[in-house]
Amino acid sequence: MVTNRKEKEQRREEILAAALDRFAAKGLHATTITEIARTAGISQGLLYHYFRSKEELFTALIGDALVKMNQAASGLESLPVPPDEKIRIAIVELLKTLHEETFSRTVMLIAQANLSEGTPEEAKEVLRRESGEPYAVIARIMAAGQKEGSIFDQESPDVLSMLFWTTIKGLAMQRVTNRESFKVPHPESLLRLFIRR
Amino acid sequence: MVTNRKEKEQRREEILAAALDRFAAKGLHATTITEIARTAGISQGLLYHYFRSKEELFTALIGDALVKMNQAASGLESLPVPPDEKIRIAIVELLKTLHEETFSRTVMLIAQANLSEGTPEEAKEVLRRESGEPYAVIARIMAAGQKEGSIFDQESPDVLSMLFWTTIKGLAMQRVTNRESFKVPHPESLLRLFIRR
DNA sequence: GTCTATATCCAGATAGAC
DNA sequence: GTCTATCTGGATATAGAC
Repeated sequence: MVTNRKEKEQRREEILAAALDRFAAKGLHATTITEIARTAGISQGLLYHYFRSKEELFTALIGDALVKMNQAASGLESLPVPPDEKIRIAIVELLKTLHEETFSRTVMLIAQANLSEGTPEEAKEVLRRESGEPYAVIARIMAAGQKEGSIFDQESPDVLSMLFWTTIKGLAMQRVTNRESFKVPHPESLLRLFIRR
Repeated sequence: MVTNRKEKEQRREEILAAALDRFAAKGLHATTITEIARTAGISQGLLYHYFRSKEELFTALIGDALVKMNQAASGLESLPVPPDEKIRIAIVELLKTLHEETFSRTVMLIAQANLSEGTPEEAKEVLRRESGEPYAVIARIMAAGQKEGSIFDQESPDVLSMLFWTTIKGLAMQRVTNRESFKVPHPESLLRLFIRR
């Protein structure tokens, strides 16, 4: 039973975790409220005590995910190291987190949400507002690296940033859909895309 | 009105194209039969004259897509050029087809179907049977290239093949979700991942 | 706060007229 | 072959007991 405020908050988190699990596996529309409730170990009716609708649940998850991504991105940008080293660190860290179930699921969730049609309007709104930053951060780092000569310069910073993120996204999807057989590449292999040699 | 056999076949194709359009944009479950019918310009009831169910439609699309992919893959393998050149050609061609709406949609469709939960069982069956080949083809080419020294050899052929396809998949998704702003990278940029230098 | 039972709605699928 | 009208099932959301 959940009575005080802290426990209520915790139950909310449990529901969110269950929802992330199911949404990442099946997508928004294929996932039923009943299934989320079952995963969270509660009755279907109770879920409505914590969230008004399935869409609100989805939107909350998207919001959380983007906040975390933006924090990570701005943390990266403020590191006191040269641009190419920032990219190296970013790749190392992202490949590490690929092992964590939660991270891969979050990437999937955002990827799905970006298939804008069929995504709740409020979720799209959040995406529009917040999702540009990680791209912009990497693009700025790439630009700085090109200026000082450490980053590959036959491609614009924008395109490099897009390549960076699409590669990570592709790997995360692979990770989610092929849990058993998935092998993480070495950071150095991916770095070859961006570092000038 | 559709009377003879050829016209019937054509109408089937129209419905398949409409379904691919909608499934790629919204996914299997978020897409309604009504919507597909409207996109194809026919009534909802008529669709059942051509396909038994939404799932059959989906499975047919997956089947078509995999057949085409496998044809392309085996065509690539039999080209009379060295391995690194095969990879080059594959990248050039794939980046070209990225411009075609249909190709990107097809990639999306397969990516979605791979989120196995929520995918119809027959579609999963087809995927299991047929989807390994493109990976295997690229892995074999990578292995041959490593043997003769033209391909990057600090990563196994399997991982290189996975990197190859996840990169393409990531770009296709980007293409579908950001039609307006999407810029295709130069083939040489991607080649850097695989070619030994 | 939590559950069970139920109302409501909507999409998939069918039937039948033309 | 094609359409409109209808049946049916399942999922969201609500109501009400505990």
